[in-house]
This record gives sequence, C-alpha cells and structure tokens, in this order.
Amino acid sequence: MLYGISLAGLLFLMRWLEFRLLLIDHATELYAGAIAVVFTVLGIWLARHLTKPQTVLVEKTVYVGNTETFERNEAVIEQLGLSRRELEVLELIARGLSNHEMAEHLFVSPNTIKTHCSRLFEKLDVKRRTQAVESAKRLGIIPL
Amino acid sequence: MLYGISLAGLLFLMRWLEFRLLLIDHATELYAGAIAVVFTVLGIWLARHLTKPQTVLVEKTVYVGNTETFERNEAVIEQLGLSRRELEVLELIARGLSNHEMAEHLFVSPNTIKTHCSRLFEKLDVKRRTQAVESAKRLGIIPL
DNA sequence: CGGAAAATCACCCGAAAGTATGAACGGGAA
DNA sequence: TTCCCGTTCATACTTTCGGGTGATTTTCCG
Repeated sequence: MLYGISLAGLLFLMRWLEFRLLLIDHATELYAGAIAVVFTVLGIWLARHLTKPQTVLVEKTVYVGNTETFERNEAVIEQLGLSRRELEVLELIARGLSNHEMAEHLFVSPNTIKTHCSRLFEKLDVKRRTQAVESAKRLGIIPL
Repeated sequence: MLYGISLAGLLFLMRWLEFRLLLIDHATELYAGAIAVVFTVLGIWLARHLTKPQTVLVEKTVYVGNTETFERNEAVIEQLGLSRRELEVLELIARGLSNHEMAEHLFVSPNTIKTHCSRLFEKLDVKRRTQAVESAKRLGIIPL
C-alpha cells in the first residue's frame, strides 16, 4: 500500500510540475532522475526493513558430559531475538502444557499465549510446537 | 558507475520511446512507473549486495554423551504394550512431524496415523503429543 | 485352520492449535 | 516528545489434533 501510494503521489507531482515548469529544459530528465533516486532509496529501505537478517550458521560442536551441566545459550537467544515472555512460553510448551494451561499458569489470556507461540514459531522458523521444542533443545535454549 | 550508466541508459531509452510511442496516452506515467520499478529493484539489489553480511550466528550444537549410550528400555515398552508401528509413530512425533507428514513418511493414510496416536496416548496415559514426547523420553523409550 | 493381535482405513465431531490482523498500553531510547 | 518494542488482548478464520466408533485386512501363533 505504502508503495502504491508513494508511486501515485509522485506521478501526481509530476503531472503538476508538467504544467507549472514546462519552461524548464530537460524537465523530464529531472523528473526521471528524481524518481530514480527516490525509488532507489525506497528499494534500499525495503530490502533493509522487510527482509530478515540473513544469518550465517557456524556449527560448533561441543560435547557435554551430562544433562546436569546445562546452561542456557544466551547468544542464540539474543540472536533470535527471543523475549523473556516468549522464553517462558517455550519452556511451558516443552513441558507439554496446552495453550489454556499456559494461560492459567501465567495469568494471561489464551489469545496472548497464541500470539507468543506464533512469534516463537516465526523466530525459531518452525511450524508446530513439537518442532519448536525439538529445535530449542538442539539450540541449547532449553535443557534436553 | 553502474548506477550512473543505468540511469543514463534509462533516460536514453525514455527519449527514444518518446519519439517512437508518442501516440500512447499516459506514456509519461508508464515511463515513471517503469523507472520506479527498475530503481526499486536496483535499490533492493544494492542493499542486498553492497552491505556487509548482517550478523553471524554461532550455533552451539550440544551433543550429550548418552546419545551413544542410549539403549531403548525394552522392559517399559513391553510393559506398556507398545507395538512396532506405534513406536515408529512415537519417534516421528518426537521429531515434530504432523499427522499428514507421518502418513506420507510411512506410506499410510492419515487416519491410520491418528489411530496409532490415539493408542499411543492411551498407553502412555497422556493427552497430547507434546506430553507423549516428554513422557517417552523420561521413560527411556526414545533418546533424550 | 481358527482366533487373537496388529495394522489398516473411514467417518463424524468437537477441541486445540495456528494464522492474520488490528489495537491498546507502558517503558525506554533517540 | 516521538518512535520502537514488548506485552497484552480480541476477533475471525483455517488447519490440525484427538476421541469415538466401526470395519476390513494382515500377521502370527497354537
């Protein structure tokens, strides 16, 4: 929508200028240049804001003796941009709670839980809660 | 340079079209639109190729020692009366597959998968697949 | 061979989960 | 102060899950 509106606005502006500044030579070139600059900037903006930061995965294999020595991988959490609340929900999901149970446990609406879940799945790049648990354990976000 | 050349090229193209297709109504708008699209794409391309790769995620894959040491607790399985097929389904559930995906993976109908799931939940005395996974791992039926 | 258990599939229905969208609010940061 | 982010909640809709029931076919064992 924003894109369409800005395009329409520019065309309108162009038409208007066409009648006002017809005396100026190379007006068309100026218009074209202006449009080019504006939309180049728009393109850059689009690319920077509407795409996820592409991440380079570097796998570092670490062997850990037992389950007791679990410590949360804060780096991954921050990198994925998981909030505190989302982390809480993730842990409850891993414990097998339903949305309704989580809602009661955290004293919020089930709708809120669903919102957190959606964000969580998006950030973890998964489709279902079971996958989220699997992924989170592999990433060291929650204990195995 | 590339930027300048493409801009010049487009202006040239515009001029050329101006003499060729003057009969077309709203030609100016078409030019503007074309320029907008082209330079938006250019902007996106610029942003994607001329910026440093965003962030580098270091994933720490934690392998627990008992991945090797894991041996299925056959006693529990027999005690619960789990069949081979049910065990297969259980493992696929733990891997986060949906019923539909499991059906394709095992070359059976989704309805069959649902039947297996139901039996599984009944035998494991759980209500949901997430709980089933949790319970199965605790019981040593599937690796942690 | 006969029967039990397992595996397969179907249908219906309600519950749970997930998607999309929008909105309100407070707390920091620019 | 304005803007962004996290949290909260809602509504509407689609998909997936799970329960219940029943049926047919395979497999396996005595």
